[in-house]
Amino acid sequence: MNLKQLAESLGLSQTTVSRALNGYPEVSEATRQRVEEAAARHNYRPNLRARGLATGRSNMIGHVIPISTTHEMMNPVFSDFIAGAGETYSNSGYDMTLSIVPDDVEDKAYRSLAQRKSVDGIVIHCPRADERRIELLESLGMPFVVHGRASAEDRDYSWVDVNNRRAFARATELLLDLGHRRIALVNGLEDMDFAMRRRQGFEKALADRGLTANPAWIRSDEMTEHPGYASARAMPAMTPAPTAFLVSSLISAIGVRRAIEEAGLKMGRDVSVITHDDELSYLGNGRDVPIFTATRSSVREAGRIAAAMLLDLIDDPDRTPRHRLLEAELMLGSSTGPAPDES
Amino acid sequence: MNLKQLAESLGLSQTTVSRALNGYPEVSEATRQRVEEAAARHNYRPNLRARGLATGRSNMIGHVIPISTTHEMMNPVFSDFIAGAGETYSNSGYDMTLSIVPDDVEDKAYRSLAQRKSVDGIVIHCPRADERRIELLESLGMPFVVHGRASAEDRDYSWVDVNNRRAFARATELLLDLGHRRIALVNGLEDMDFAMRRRQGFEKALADRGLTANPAWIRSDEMTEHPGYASARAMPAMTPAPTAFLVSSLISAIGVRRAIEEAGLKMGRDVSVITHDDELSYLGNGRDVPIFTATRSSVREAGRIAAAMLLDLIDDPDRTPRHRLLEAELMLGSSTGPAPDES
DNA sequence: CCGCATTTCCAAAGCGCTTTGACACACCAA
DNA sequence: TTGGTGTGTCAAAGCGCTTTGGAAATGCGG
Repeated sequence: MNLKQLAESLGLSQTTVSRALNGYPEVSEATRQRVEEAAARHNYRPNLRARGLATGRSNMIGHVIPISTTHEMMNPVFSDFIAGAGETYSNSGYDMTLSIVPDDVEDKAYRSLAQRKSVDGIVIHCPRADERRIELLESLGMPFVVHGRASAEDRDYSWVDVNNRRAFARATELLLDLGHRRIALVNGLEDMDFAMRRRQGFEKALADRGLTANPAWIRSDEMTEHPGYASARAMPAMTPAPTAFLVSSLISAIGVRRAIEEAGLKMGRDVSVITHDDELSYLGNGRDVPIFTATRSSVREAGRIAAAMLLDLIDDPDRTPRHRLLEAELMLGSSTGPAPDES
Repeated sequence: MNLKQLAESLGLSQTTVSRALNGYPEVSEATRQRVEEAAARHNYRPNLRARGLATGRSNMIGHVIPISTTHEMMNPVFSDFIAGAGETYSNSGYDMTLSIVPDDVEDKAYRSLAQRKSVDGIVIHCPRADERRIELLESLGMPFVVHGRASAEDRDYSWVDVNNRRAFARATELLLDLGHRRIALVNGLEDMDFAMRRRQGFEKALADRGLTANPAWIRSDEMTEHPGYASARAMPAMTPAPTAFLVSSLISAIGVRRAIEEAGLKMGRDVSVITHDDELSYLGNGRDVPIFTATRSSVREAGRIAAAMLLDLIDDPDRTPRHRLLEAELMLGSSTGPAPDES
């Protein structure tokens, strides 16, 4: 059943039916009722492509998920982010299209999305320290929001981000307050902007107490279980060995814990661990008492916020950039304790 | 730049340009060259909506991800599945649209996808034991592939699935061969079809040796860390206590391991664990030697296969259903060993 | 009953593409 | 010359919707 048939069956013109359904005022309440009732009865739904062609808008938002060509890694954070974003979209009548692309041909994906007019806006995931996509989308005139920030970018753009620097600084301070002086950082890959910021927060907090980070205790790798394990396993053997670990993701932290336990040590007593926790829905950090002391920030909520921001931006003819900095909570769990005696 | 302008700039008709670009034979090689060169120069890309309207096809595949209304759980498997599927789509010029919907209004999402003609095909995720979506899509005339199977469904439909029954039967047999007689099952929610099948495999293997499962040792819950932990923590206290665990996901298994270690036991020596491993890209099961002995099957590969199957189905006017049963490998890791002496 | 504003509806023109049916032209056999 | 066969191109008709620019119908004060 299409609009034409529906109109005919009602003895009305397509115009009137279209207006009735879209809530325009030029149609009497009586006919609107009649039309709506008939539409429901015939289960009529407008063809989205036709509407899109006529209006010039697609009611679609594009998400481009880069897949690392070297590691074929799918960002685990992403599924919760889009769960949040998807929620917002469907509440506003938008749909989401996903492009999974190897990160060496990402540009093409954005270009194509913009030039074929398939989406009204785009969310940029995982900005890197040297980010080129912002400039690209700007030049294509496509509204966009970045999940995260790009330090190397000078122009103003819309973003939603966690205060990674502050979060990691606070976590570091907590460890220092507990007496730890030898703190290891198990970071994500530092070409990612957020990883850079986390390291900066870490180093800043140390510097504020007149300490400097020991390069041997800093690792930067994919944020998965194994690298976490491998980083932590290497360190107890060092002299001096770190007494605490600051870890970039819950998944890595699980690897760190495995290494600690394999070494016959007890987490929270012999070695302290603080991790960042994105509150992924499938990977809770314990139930009542957190397993890991953690800097916590819901990535799903970030998805909701980013989506709302983007829709806002699309409606705004001026496209004034918006920003939203989320603060991570510092949750005390059972993975931290006072630094062991040196004696 | 649209087709009309491109045609004008070349002094050709839209017809000819369109044909040249779409590889129709009715256009001379000379003009084709000329057109292609001009298209590249002007960076022309056809408007997808217009093309879709004209052809009646969208070149889009829909994925509907149900979110449990009670748990707000995002299926962790899903991100790797669509990474695989997305790969296949982009190789074939298709795009993917994602609908994240609460599972109590899923129907509406499918209806809307079909009636608004926004997609050419749909992938059904997480079939439940009592699955109604298959009938729905069939009635809507929408090509679809199911990732998994629905036991309660009589009609023939296309699916890609892992042989869950066989996988769990084999895992159970391995434990039996190692001398274990008291085996616990930490299963997913059993309204999911795959969880039911896993349990059946488990019970069948026991029955084949004249054993029956102890209901107290069977748990069925969300496949996340905490339920795994909680299930395993309760059991060592039982008399008799299970000596081995069969676990439905790597994430749950991590919880199981935590409980085992907290109890001061050693996995692989005091307690054996076998888990299913979907080979999620962000959660490897160790590197050289697997941490957990596991039934392994790549969900990403399943995504690739399902996508290819669906595209095939869309092209096939008869729509003869296809099936693909993947066998899981049984990988020996360090989480299994002979049953401890009873003496 | 007229004139004018308001309400209610409609015909038709697009949106940017594909595809049908026809036409012009060249070439060759009869 | 005629007719037949390809070959290369085009004009125009859609696809299903929105939206513009009226036009008809209605209401109302004078």
